[in-house]
Parts: sequence; C-alpha cells; structure tokens
Amino acid sequence: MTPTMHDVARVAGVSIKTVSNVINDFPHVRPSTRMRVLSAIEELGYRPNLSARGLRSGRTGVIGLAVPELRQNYFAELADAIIRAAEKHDLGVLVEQTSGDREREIAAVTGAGRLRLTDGLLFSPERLGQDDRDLIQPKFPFVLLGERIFGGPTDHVTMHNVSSAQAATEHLLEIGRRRIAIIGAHPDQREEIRSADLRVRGYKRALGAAGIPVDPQLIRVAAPWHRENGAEAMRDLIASGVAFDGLFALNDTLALGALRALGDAGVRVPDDVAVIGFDDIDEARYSIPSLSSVDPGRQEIAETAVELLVERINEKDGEAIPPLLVKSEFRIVARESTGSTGSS
Amino acid sequence: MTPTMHDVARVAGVSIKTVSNVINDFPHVRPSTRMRVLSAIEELGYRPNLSARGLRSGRTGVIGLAVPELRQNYFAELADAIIRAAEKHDLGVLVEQTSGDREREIAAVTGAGRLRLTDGLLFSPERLGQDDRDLIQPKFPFVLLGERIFGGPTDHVTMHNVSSAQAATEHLLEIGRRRIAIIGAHPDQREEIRSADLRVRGYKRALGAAGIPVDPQLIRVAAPWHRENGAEAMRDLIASGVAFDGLFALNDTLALGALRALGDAGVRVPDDVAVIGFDDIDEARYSIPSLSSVDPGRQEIAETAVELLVERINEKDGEAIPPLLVKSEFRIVARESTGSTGSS
DNA sequence: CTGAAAGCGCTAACAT
DNA sequence: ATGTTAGCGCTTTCAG
Repeated sequence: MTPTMHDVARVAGVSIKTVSNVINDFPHVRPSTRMRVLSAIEELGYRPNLSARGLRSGRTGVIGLAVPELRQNYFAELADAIIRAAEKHDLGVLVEQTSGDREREIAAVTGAGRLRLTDGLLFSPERLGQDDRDLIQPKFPFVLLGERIFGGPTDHVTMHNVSSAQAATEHLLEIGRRRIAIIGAHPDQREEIRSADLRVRGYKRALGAAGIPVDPQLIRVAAPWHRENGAEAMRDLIASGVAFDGLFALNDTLALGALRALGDAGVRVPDDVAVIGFDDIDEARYSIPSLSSVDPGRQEIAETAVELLVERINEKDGEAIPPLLVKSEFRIVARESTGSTGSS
Repeated sequence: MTPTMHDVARVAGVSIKTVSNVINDFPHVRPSTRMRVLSAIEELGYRPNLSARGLRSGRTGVIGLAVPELRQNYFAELADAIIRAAEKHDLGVLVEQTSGDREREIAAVTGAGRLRLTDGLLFSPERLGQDDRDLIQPKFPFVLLGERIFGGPTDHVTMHNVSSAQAATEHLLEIGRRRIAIIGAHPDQREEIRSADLRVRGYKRALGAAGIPVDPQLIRVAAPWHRENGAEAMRDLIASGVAFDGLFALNDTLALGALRALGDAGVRVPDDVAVIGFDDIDEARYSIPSLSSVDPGRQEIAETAVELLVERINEKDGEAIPPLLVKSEFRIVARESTGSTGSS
C-alpha cells in the first residue's frame, strides 16, 4: 500500500513526529536527521495523505469557484485568472458550474453541493439577485463576485459598472457619435442592481453630461448576453429604421453578434456605426474589425478575490473584519471598431 | 463548533452507526428512526466532514483535470463538458492549469502538484510528447486526453485526427477547390504524433485520393495555434503570391485569425477562398462569415473520459483491464465559409 | 531537538 | 434493526 509517515519514520529510524517536522519545515530539526528523513521519503515515494491532513487541520487547501458556465468566455477567463491567483497561495480550485440555475446557485451558497471539501467559496451568481440577498448567509469563508447582489454580509469584489459604462459611452461621443444605441438592456424595465442596469445608467449619465437626450428607441433589450441575441437585437434595430451612428453593447459577446448583423446588413464599422463592447475578452482583439472594449480589470478582480478569501480563511473567530466591497480599476481599450487603427 | 455525527446521534437519541446508516442510505433502518435522525440533522445543520470520510474510505469524490489554459477556448469547452459529465457521477473537478509548461505537466502526471486530494486525473498534455511516453506511469487512476502521446500504459481518449482532417479537406474538394492551403503545420518538419502532423496527414491523404499533388508552398507553419498566428500565416501566404482557393486551418482559432487577414486583404470568403477550421468551438457559429469546422465530438470525449476514469477508480486491484484507446466520432459542420447558406 | 500518545470525524467489522 | 469499537494518516500537545 501507499507508504505513511510511520513507514518513513521506520526507514529513517526516527519517530513520526520528526517526519512531520521535516515535512512542515519546522525549525528545530538537526540537518543530518532532516537528510535521513528526506531520503527515506524519496526512497519510499511517500506523499502526505491530504485527507488525513485535512481532517486534522481543518483545512483542505482547496477553494471552490462557482460560476454559471465555463463555456462563456468571460467566465473561462475569470476561472483561468483565479486558478493562477490561487496557485500563488498554494490553493487548488474546485470548479462548479451552476448553469445559471437558481436551485444550484442556492445550493452553492448554502454549502450543499460538491463544495464541502473546500476551505471557502468564490461565488459568481447569475440568477440570484438583490431580492435573494438574505440567502447569502454562508457559514464558511465566502467572497461574492459580480454585481447581481449588493449590500450582503460578505466580502464582495466587483467592477465600476456605472463609471466604466459612462466612459465607454464618452469614448463614442468623443469620436463624434451622437445617436448612440445600446444593446443588452434587461427585458424587465425596473431598475435593479445588475450589470445591465448599471451600465445603462452609465450610458445615460454620459449622454446627460453631453446634453444629449436619451432616445428610448435606441435602448434595446437582449438577454441572455449571447452572440445570437446581440445579432438579433441588432437586426431588430436596423429593421426598425431608427437612425444611429454608435453602438455600446453591454458585453463583448453581444457586440460580436451585433458586428455580425451589421456586416450582413452592409453597414460599415466604424464608418457608419462605431461599436464598443464590454469585458475585453481575448477575441475582441481578433474580430473583424477588432472590437473596442472596456477592460474591467479581470486580473485584479481575480487576485483581490482570492486574497480576500484567504484572509477570511485565516481569520481567527474573534477578530472578524467587517465585509469589504472592492471595485477593480477599468480601462477603455480603443480598437478598430471605434476608428482606432493601431492594434492593442 | 460544527456538529458531528455524535451530536446528531445524541439529539436523535440513537447511536452514531444509525446516523451513518441513514446518511449512506443503508437498507435496514426503521422509518421512524430515520425520521428522527433526519430531523436532528436538519436541526443541527449537520454536514458530513468530507475529509474524514475521505480518510476513512480512501476516496475524496474529486477528480483532477489538468489542461494547458482555460482561456483557450477549446479547453474551456472541454472543461465545461467534463465538469458536467463528472457531476453525473457525483464527482467534483479540481482544475489545474499547466500553461503548457513541461515541468508542470510532469508534476501533474507524477501526482505531485495540487492534485493529490483527488481520486484520479484526466490529463491533457500540450508539451509532453511521444518521447516522454515513459514518464506516463501514474500510480493512480489516470486517463490521457488528446493526441500528444500514444501507446502509453493508460486509458486514452482522443479523436480521429487523420480521417476527420481528410474529411475536412474532402469537403473543400467537393465544392470544387483544388488549391487548398493549410495553416498550422508544426515548425519542425519530422512527422511526430501530434494533432498538427496527424491532420496534415489527413489532408495529404485526401489530396492523394483526389489525384492532386501536394504543393509544399501551400503548407504553412503556425504555432502556437492562436489567432495572431493564424492571421500572420495567412498574411505571409497572401504576400507570397502563391495561388489558393481553399484553406484548411488546423483549428478554429487559427481559422478565425486567417479570416481576419483575408478580410483585411480584400479576399472574399467563400467566393475567392473557402475556409474550414477544426474543433467547432462556439464562436465558429458567429464569426463573419460563419466558420465551417470539424466537430471532434467533444461531448463524447468528456463523457467517455470520465466514465473510464470512474471505472479505473472502482477497479479492484486484481482485475486490471488492459489500457483502452477510444476515439470519438467526428462530424463536418458546413457553414458560410465553405458556401453553406444555412446556419447550423 | 525528538518521542509518545491523543484524537480530528467518519466507516465498517462485529456484536447484540 | 441498532450499538460498540477500532482504526484511516496526520498534527499537536506534552514530556523528555
């Protein structure tokens, strides 16, 4: 069978405690003893049993990440960044997909599901929203991601949705566009706290500051934020005959779909319509034309989220710090779809 | 502290064994007893400690997945499918990224790294190749993915690279193309066993069968298979002045980059050049024009791989089955880039 | 600096 | 049908 510490101890001629000391880099071990233990470990091919360690220490060295779907580009890139960030802290990442399903999202927060073998959870909800805030009462280290829910009792890492959307709109204004359409508004009209609404708000704010009236006809619904819906919304907009010379798509995937519909309709980008998306996913750089976008600071989001989670994991029971809300820095990335000739 | 089975047993007025029986759905428990235990569990908010269970049973209920990078579309979609497949078997998935780094890939196979808390590993190497076959001697349940290594001592799930590439080329031949370029050949010339070489072989086979000589000028190197490299290879090809009316890009990402370069050069697709990619990633459906591709059977790969791994995990020591090699079914998906008007 | 021994929470013989 | 009990492999007091 697989060797245990006892085997190592026997081979090295020391006690099990000494083996433990060596493995955990405890200070007081005589170099010669350490060497003997190390070579015994080598000889036997010993590997610590992490279940046993986890049982004893209460830590597994694994954190959970719950996202809607990895096949959505944004989440794949987020997961990529989070796994890298976790690695720096020597943590593994168990990825769970909720498929944007309400029940599964609830299971994730309540610690049911598969994520019990973890020391904490990074959770990016898609379906749960402000009304479900009270559900978020996790009894374990937890960091909330995204903008579906605000004001909960946990740490929260998100982006500057309003001001970055405002900046995106201003970017279109700066290149002389005045009839700026938006694609991706939420079907139901009441303003909630979710990416769509926040970004629409930033759009309106930019128009307001420029003294341009908001034309409701230019605000188009699209959900979910997939390519087909972006394309469809754009086809509708074109068919409606409403004039427009700029487009702010609420994410890159919608923008890519819209680009497709614009191309089909013979509308030139950026000449006839300048387009900017949101998220700055990899493919934005390589679409035809390349897509201007808002980089929401994904890297920073990932690193911050993992750091916060690690702090919560390490926190002693008494010294609870009040929940933190962190917003990452954003950046407008100008590419061909808004007239920038350079590549970026 | 978090409640244990003992607490549940005390509250329910039964022994710990009975609690265990209830939790594990053992047959012989009186309904009334079961009810009492269940309500005690509810009342205390008891959750089994998976570390303890893992220590006792030797199983963690988690499998590892080692891929180069999630931000590469193909792997994100693969991981998505694998997580779904694992779920059906009630398994969690711990995702590790090797970044296509040799050392890290070795660490993954040898069971170092973060994947020790797992019951087995699905491994998709990028850097390790045929020469490293001897390194693949894992001492734990293991399933190899992809085509970097063949003939190892483990189960292996892969695709029909040669025949599907042949079919892709034939698809171009069928629509009348005769000067078919290929993008994505490997920089070093010797034929190894890796996707690039296998797919080039299928291409040559198709040309041979059609009685068309292979023109080395039409076989273009590109590595790694990223958009920029596809675009660059296409720019080179166009600049070289070599005539061509068809393109087989060895994956979709290269194809998308090539599409971009073709567009920039004013070459019409599919009129001047028909293009087919490989992988059938989501975005192939939404590029302009939509991209024909080879669906390698990703779903099937994921499900098969997980099933094989589960079998290896459950296998008794004595009854070892010889390693299996499984190849998924592929399918040509014709879209606009090869003249298909319908959407698919 | 090293050893002995307790016990983390659970499962599975074995007993009743 | 239910209870008792012995570890799984490790960390960690506590002694020496």
